[in-house]
Amino acid sequence: MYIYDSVQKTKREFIPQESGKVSLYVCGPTVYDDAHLGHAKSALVFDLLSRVLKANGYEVVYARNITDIDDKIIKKAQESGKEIKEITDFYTNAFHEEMGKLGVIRPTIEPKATESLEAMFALIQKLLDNKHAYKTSQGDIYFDTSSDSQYLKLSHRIQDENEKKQRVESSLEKKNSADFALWKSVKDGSISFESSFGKGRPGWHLECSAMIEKHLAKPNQKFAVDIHGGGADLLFPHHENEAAQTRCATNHALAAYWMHNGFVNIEGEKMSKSIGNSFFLKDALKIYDGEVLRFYLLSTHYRSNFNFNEEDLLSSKKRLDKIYRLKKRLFGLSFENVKTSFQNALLETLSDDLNISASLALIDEMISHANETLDTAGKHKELKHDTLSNLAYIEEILGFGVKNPYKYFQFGVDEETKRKIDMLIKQRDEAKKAKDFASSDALRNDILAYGVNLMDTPQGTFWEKI
RNA sequence: GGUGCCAUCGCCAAGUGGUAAGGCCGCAGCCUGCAAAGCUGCUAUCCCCAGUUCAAAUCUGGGUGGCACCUCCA
Repeated sequence: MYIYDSVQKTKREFIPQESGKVSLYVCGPTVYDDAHLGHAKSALVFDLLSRVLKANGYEVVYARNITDIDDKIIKKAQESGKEIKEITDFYTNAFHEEMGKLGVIRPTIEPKATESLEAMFALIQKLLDNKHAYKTSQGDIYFDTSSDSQYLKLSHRIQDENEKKQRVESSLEKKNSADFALWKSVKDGSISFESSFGKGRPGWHLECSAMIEKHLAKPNQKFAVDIHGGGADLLFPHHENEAAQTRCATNHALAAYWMHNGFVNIEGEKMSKSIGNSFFLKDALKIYDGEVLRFYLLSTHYRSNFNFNEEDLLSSKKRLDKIYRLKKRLFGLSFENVKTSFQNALLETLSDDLNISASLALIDEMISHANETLDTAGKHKELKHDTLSNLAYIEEILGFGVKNPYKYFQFGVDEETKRKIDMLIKQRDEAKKAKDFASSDALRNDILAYGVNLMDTPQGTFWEKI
């Protein structure tokens, strides 16, 4: 398996620290608002990674955190008069429900910040003890970036001297402009936690380092985790700071491989909370089947920026439709699961830094070949076993084609409309039997008015929502 | 301003030194009562200029045009 390491900026062969086992940590959501398409992209990319690692025979421990301590959550609580937990539980549940619709498998562990406070305190104490952190007169604790010779090596940055001065002047208690808070002291009555450093709240960057130490790091290993992932925007400052904390507080580096997924733009514009053009996943799921979104969001290489627009989504949906049509052709047949060269080839392309485009090309070719053979030699038994095994493999490794193929094509059609369509199809069948093609074509047009396509097959007439 | 990424057919998009995958759209044909679906066939020399090389979309230099990060953000 090969992975592009965004810190070394090169594709590297993946070799885990412990043979056969992989630890993967991905920065998860801060649960103060609905998930948008960017959260979906990140979750999907690392879901795919975890599946591909498993398909390669690795035992994967995948941790994705839930940030449930954050100033924005507190602000929302104060504005709405709700309890913190009420808000974080609500958005955590919504996140899980929506990701479930995308076919994202739950990670092995989903640690919460509120459950990891002791681990954070321990890290802060270590950093204070070994002089990598300092306390201000206000009771805040900062990481001293000048104490870490490796700082900025991760994100390949150069400290701007002018900027450095300006920032330090504006915040006199910070030793260096880049110093970041490990602990924010809370003086007023707002939400805070008790610690040996007084009342306060932990800094955001600390959370991931602490959770990794608590759940994934093993003694005497060079790296706390094998792979650390997240959105491209997290490389700096978030990951830089995480890495600094971990290497200064412990005897290991944070991650052996770093993976960053590209951004999702909407109609060419950056999706941003400040611009207010976020496309929420819950809204997208009202319009499109979750699996259509999964397929579309995964259809481009994970490192590229992704421009979300309806036209591309629909053309990508047609590709997924082909998987389902083939599935429909072989629906209900039992089969022996066999290993095919297609499956080996698919795993190989996916194992090359998740080369999804090459993988989809293989799938399209497999489908064409299967359809062609079914057209000409419909009772080819071996082909059916192979094809059904291939489809099952695609389901397992990519999560495409997991639904009932008939239900898939009925997305967004209510029960009453379905009954009407079925009734019209019956009438049309009768007209067809009577060779009354004028009536049958008229009925087909009536059905088309529901946005539904008909297809006559030897097994009967089926319909698909367009 | 600093740092970095990218530029391949109408659209989406692989390929990163050996002579351009795949999908969508379009056209022609097979199949069909007609369709739909499916199948077959057809459609690019890779932003521009210069260089390295037997050989470049792929490497180097310059240019042009996009984009990202540098502030919370997946």
